[in-house]
Amino acid sequence: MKVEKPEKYNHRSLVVGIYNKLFDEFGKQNWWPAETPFEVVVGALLTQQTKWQNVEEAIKNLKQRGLMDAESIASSDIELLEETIYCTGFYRQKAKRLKQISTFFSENKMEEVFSLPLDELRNTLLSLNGVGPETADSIILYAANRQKFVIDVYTKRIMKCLGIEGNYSQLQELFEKNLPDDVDVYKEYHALIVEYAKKYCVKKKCDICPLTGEFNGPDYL
DNA sequence: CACCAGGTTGACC
DNA sequence: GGTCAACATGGT
Repeated sequence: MKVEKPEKYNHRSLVVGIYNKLFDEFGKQNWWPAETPFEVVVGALLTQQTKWQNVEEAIKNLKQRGLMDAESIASSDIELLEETIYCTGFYRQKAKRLKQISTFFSENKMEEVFSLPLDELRNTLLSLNGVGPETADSIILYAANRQKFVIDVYTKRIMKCLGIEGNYSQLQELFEKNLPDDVDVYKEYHALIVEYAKKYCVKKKCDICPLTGEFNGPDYL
Protein backbone atom coordinates (compact mmCIF):
# COMPACT_ATOMS: atom_id res chain seq x y z
CA MET A 1 0.00 0.00 0.00
CA LYS A 2 3.00 2.32 0.30
CA VAL A 3 3.64 4.66 -2.57
CA GLU A 4 7.12 5.14 -3.93
CA LYS A 5 8.39 8.59 -3.20
CA PRO A 6 10.00 10.57 -6.02
CA GLU A 7 13.48 11.93 -5.46
CA LYS A 8 13.23 15.61 -6.09
CA TYR A 9 11.01 17.93 -4.11
CA ASN A 10 7.79 18.82 -5.84
CA HIS A 11 4.07 18.58 -5.37
CA ARG A 12 4.20 14.86 -5.81
CA SER A 13 6.82 14.31 -3.15
CA LEU A 14 4.74 16.38 -0.75
CA VAL A 15 1.51 14.51 -1.44
CA VAL A 16 3.23 11.14 -1.40
CA GLY A 17 5.44 12.03 1.55
CA ILE A 18 2.50 12.96 3.73
CA TYR A 19 0.73 9.76 2.81
CA ASN A 20 3.69 7.59 3.71
CA LYS A 21 4.28 9.38 6.97
CA LEU A 22 0.65 9.00 8.01
CA PHE A 23 0.62 5.39 6.88
CA ASP A 24 3.70 4.67 8.98
CA GLU A 25 2.09 6.12 12.07
CA PHE A 26 -1.48 4.88 11.73
CA GLY A 27 -1.35 1.94 9.35
CA LYS A 28 -4.21 0.63 7.28
CA GLN A 29 -7.49 2.22 8.28
CA ASN A 30 -9.95 0.00 6.47
CA TRP A 31 -12.43 2.80 6.55
CA TRP A 32 -16.13 2.81 6.14
CA PRO A 33 -17.00 -0.80 6.81
CA ALA A 34 -20.65 -0.74 5.74
CA GLU A 35 -22.76 -3.72 4.77
CA THR A 36 -23.98 -2.12 1.56
CA PRO A 37 -23.16 0.85 -0.70
CA PHE A 38 -26.49 2.35 0.32
CA GLU A 39 -25.37 2.29 3.93
CA VAL A 40 -22.33 4.33 2.89
CA VAL A 41 -24.63 6.88 1.27
CA VAL A 42 -26.67 7.12 4.46
CA GLY A 43 -23.55 7.45 6.57
CA ALA A 44 -22.09 10.10 4.29
CA LEU A 45 -25.17 12.23 4.73
CA LEU A 46 -25.56 11.71 8.45
CA THR A 47 -21.92 12.33 9.29
CA GLN A 48 -22.05 15.91 8.07
CA GLN A 49 -20.82 18.07 10.94
CA THR A 50 -21.35 15.11 13.22
CA LYS A 51 -19.23 12.62 15.13
CA TRP A 52 -19.13 9.17 13.62
CA GLN A 53 -20.08 7.62 16.93
CA ASN A 54 -23.50 9.28 16.71
CA VAL A 55 -23.84 8.21 13.10
CA GLU A 56 -23.25 4.58 14.08
CA GLU A 57 -26.06 4.81 16.57
CA ALA A 58 -28.41 6.25 13.97
CA ILE A 59 -27.45 3.53 11.50
CA LYS A 60 -28.15 0.93 14.16
CA ASN A 61 -31.55 2.53 14.79
CA LEU A 62 -32.37 2.53 11.09
CA LYS A 63 -31.45 -1.14 10.79
CA GLN A 64 -33.51 -2.09 13.81
CA ARG A 65 -36.51 -0.47 12.21
CA GLY A 66 -35.84 -2.09 8.86
CA LEU A 67 -34.99 1.23 7.27
CA MET A 68 -31.63 0.54 5.70
CA ASP A 69 -32.70 0.45 2.09
CA ALA A 70 -33.80 3.13 -0.33
CA GLU A 71 -37.37 1.90 -0.78
CA SER A 72 -38.11 1.69 2.95
CA ILE A 73 -36.76 5.14 3.73
CA ALA A 74 -38.42 6.63 0.66
CA SER A 75 -41.81 5.39 1.81
CA SER A 76 -41.39 5.98 5.51
CA ASP A 77 -42.88 8.74 7.57
CA ILE A 78 -40.71 11.83 7.91
CA GLU A 79 -41.38 12.00 11.64
CA LEU A 80 -40.27 8.42 12.12
CA LEU A 81 -37.05 9.23 10.26
CA GLU A 82 -36.47 12.31 12.40
CA GLU A 83 -36.87 10.26 15.53
CA THR A 84 -34.60 7.51 14.23
CA ILE A 85 -31.68 9.74 13.28
CA TYR A 86 -32.23 12.28 16.04
CA CYS A 87 -28.84 11.58 17.65
CA THR A 88 -26.92 12.90 14.63
CA GLY A 89 -28.17 16.46 15.03
CA PHE A 90 -29.69 18.61 12.28
CA TYR A 91 -32.26 15.87 12.39
CA ARG A 92 -35.03 17.71 10.60
CA GLN A 93 -33.09 18.66 7.49
CA LYS A 94 -31.20 15.38 7.51
CA ALA A 95 -34.41 13.34 7.66
CA LYS A 96 -35.84 15.31 4.77
CA ARG A 97 -32.67 14.99 2.70
CA LEU A 98 -32.29 11.32 3.53
CA LYS A 99 -35.77 10.69 2.29
CA GLN A 100 -35.16 12.60 -0.94
CA ILE A 101 -31.92 10.80 -1.65
CA SER A 102 -33.57 7.48 -0.90
CA THR A 103 -36.37 8.35 -3.27
CA PHE A 104 -33.79 9.06 -5.94
CA PHE A 105 -32.10 5.70 -5.44
CA SER A 106 -35.38 3.86 -5.36
CA GLU A 107 -36.23 5.35 -8.74
CA ASN A 108 -32.76 5.00 -10.22
CA LYS A 109 -30.77 1.80 -10.02
CA MET A 110 -27.73 2.50 -7.86
CA GLU A 111 -25.53 0.26 -9.92
CA GLU A 112 -26.32 2.24 -13.05
CA VAL A 113 -25.89 5.61 -11.41
CA PHE A 114 -22.53 4.53 -10.03
CA SER A 115 -21.42 3.41 -13.52
CA LEU A 116 -21.94 6.83 -15.10
CA PRO A 117 -18.89 8.73 -16.34
CA LEU A 118 -17.16 10.22 -13.31
CA ASP A 119 -18.10 13.84 -13.92
CA GLU A 120 -21.66 12.91 -14.73
CA LEU A 121 -21.91 10.80 -11.60
CA ARG A 122 -20.56 13.65 -9.50
CA ASN A 123 -22.95 16.20 -10.98
CA THR A 124 -25.85 13.83 -10.48
CA LEU A 125 -25.01 13.45 -6.81
CA LEU A 126 -24.46 17.19 -6.41
CA SER A 127 -27.90 17.86 -7.80
CA LEU A 128 -29.42 16.10 -4.79
CA ASN A 129 -30.36 18.37 -1.92
CA GLY A 130 -28.01 17.79 0.98
CA VAL A 131 -25.16 16.48 -1.15
CA GLY A 132 -22.30 18.95 -1.48
CA PRO A 133 -18.77 18.35 -2.79
CA GLU A 134 -17.45 16.38 0.17
CA THR A 135 -20.48 14.14 0.52
CA ALA A 136 -20.60 13.53 -3.23
CA ASP A 137 -16.93 12.58 -3.31
CA SER A 138 -17.28 10.38 -0.24
CA ILE A 139 -20.10 8.50 -1.94
CA ILE A 140 -18.11 8.20 -5.16
CA LEU A 141 -15.03 6.91 -3.35
CA TYR A 142 -16.49 4.71 -0.62
CA ALA A 143 -19.84 3.62 -2.07
CA ALA A 144 -19.24 3.61 -5.84
CA ASN A 145 -15.65 2.55 -5.23
CA ARG A 146 -14.27 4.97 -7.77
CA GLN A 147 -11.31 7.32 -7.79
CA LYS A 148 -12.21 10.71 -6.29
CA PHE A 149 -10.16 12.40 -3.62
CA VAL A 150 -12.22 13.67 -0.71
CA ILE A 151 -11.33 17.09 0.71
CA ASP A 152 -12.58 17.87 4.18
CA VAL A 153 -11.91 20.56 6.74
CA TYR A 154 -9.01 18.54 8.14
CA THR A 155 -7.34 18.28 4.76
CA LYS A 156 -7.64 22.03 4.33
CA ARG A 157 -6.29 22.62 7.82
CA ILE A 158 -3.29 20.35 7.41
CA MET A 159 -2.39 21.79 4.02
CA LYS A 160 -2.74 25.29 5.41
CA CYS A 161 -0.28 24.41 8.16
CA LEU A 162 2.11 23.42 5.38
CA GLY A 163 1.59 26.74 3.63
CA ILE A 164 -0.76 25.50 0.95
CA GLU A 165 -4.16 27.11 0.65
CA GLY A 166 -6.80 26.61 -1.97
CA ASN A 167 -10.46 26.02 -2.56
CA TYR A 168 -12.02 22.58 -2.74
CA SER A 169 -11.29 21.87 -6.39
CA GLN A 170 -7.75 23.22 -6.23
CA LEU A 171 -6.79 21.00 -3.32
CA GLN A 172 -8.56 18.05 -4.88
CA GLU A 173 -6.63 18.54 -8.08
CA LEU A 174 -3.36 18.77 -6.18
CA PHE A 175 -3.94 15.34 -4.66
CA GLU A 176 -5.46 13.69 -7.70
CA LYS A 177 -2.68 14.81 -10.03
CA ASN A 178 -0.01 13.41 -7.78
CA LEU A 179 -1.43 10.11 -6.61
CA PRO A 180 -1.22 6.81 -8.45
CA ASP A 181 -4.36 5.38 -10.02
CA ASP A 182 -5.31 3.31 -7.03
CA VAL A 183 -8.72 3.61 -5.39
CA ASP A 184 -7.43 2.00 -2.23
CA VAL A 185 -4.75 4.66 -1.83
CA TYR A 186 -7.43 7.34 -2.18
CA LYS A 187 -9.56 5.64 0.45
CA GLU A 188 -6.75 5.15 2.90
CA TYR A 189 -5.34 8.62 2.41
CA HIS A 190 -8.52 10.43 3.36
CA ALA A 191 -9.04 8.10 6.31
CA LEU A 192 -5.47 8.69 7.48
CA ILE A 193 -5.89 12.44 7.26
CA VAL A 194 -8.97 12.28 9.46
CA GLU A 195 -7.28 10.09 12.05
CA TYR A 196 -4.20 12.28 12.02
CA ALA A 197 -6.16 15.50 12.35
CA LYS A 198 -8.29 14.19 15.18
CA LYS A 199 -5.10 13.48 17.08
CA TYR A 200 -2.99 16.54 16.26
CA CYS A 201 -4.97 19.27 14.56
CA VAL A 202 -7.85 19.97 16.88
CA LYS A 203 -8.74 23.60 17.45
CA LYS A 204 -6.85 24.77 14.39
CA LYS A 205 -3.49 24.53 16.13
CA CYS A 206 -0.60 23.77 13.82
CA ASP A 207 2.13 23.92 16.44
CA ILE A 208 1.76 20.34 17.59
CA CYS A 209 1.31 19.02 14.07
CA PRO A 210 4.33 16.78 13.32
CA LEU A 211 3.92 17.33 9.58
CA THR A 212 4.58 21.03 9.97
CA GLY A 213 8.30 21.56 9.75
CA GLU A 214 8.89 18.29 8.01
CA PHE A 215 7.28 19.43 4.81
CA ASN A 216 7.88 23.04 3.85
CA GLY A 217 5.19 23.41 1.24
CA PRO A 218 5.53 26.72 -0.59
CA ASP A 219 2.44 28.62 -1.67
CA TYR A 220 1.62 27.15 -4.97
CA LEU A 221 -2.06 27.85 -5.22
C1' DC B 1 -19.75 28.06 29.57
C1' DA B 2 -17.57 27.98 24.95
C1' DC B 3 -16.33 25.26 21.33
C1' DC B 4 -16.27 21.45 18.20
C1' DA B 5 -17.97 17.38 15.34
C1' DG B 6 -15.58 13.13 8.76
C1' DG B 7 -20.99 20.02 5.68
C1' DT B 8 -24.77 22.04 2.90
C1' DT B 9 -27.77 25.58 1.62
C1' DG B 10 -29.59 30.01 0.27
C1' DA B 11 -28.79 34.87 0.50
C1' DC B 12 -25.69 38.37 -0.61
C1' DC B 13 -21.65 41.09 -2.25
C1' DG C 1 -15.69 33.09 -7.28
C1' DG C 2 -15.91 34.06 -1.64
C1' DT C 3 -18.46 34.89 3.00
C1' DC C 4 -22.10 34.02 6.43
C1' DA C 5 -25.87 32.47 9.38
C1' DA C 6 -28.89 28.45 9.98
C1' DC C 7 -29.32 24.01 10.86
C1' DA C 8 -29.33 20.74 16.39
C1' DT C 9 -27.49 17.56 19.54
C1' DG C 10 -24.03 15.65 22.62
C1' DG C 11 -19.41 15.60 24.42
C1' DT C 12 -15.21 17.90 26.53
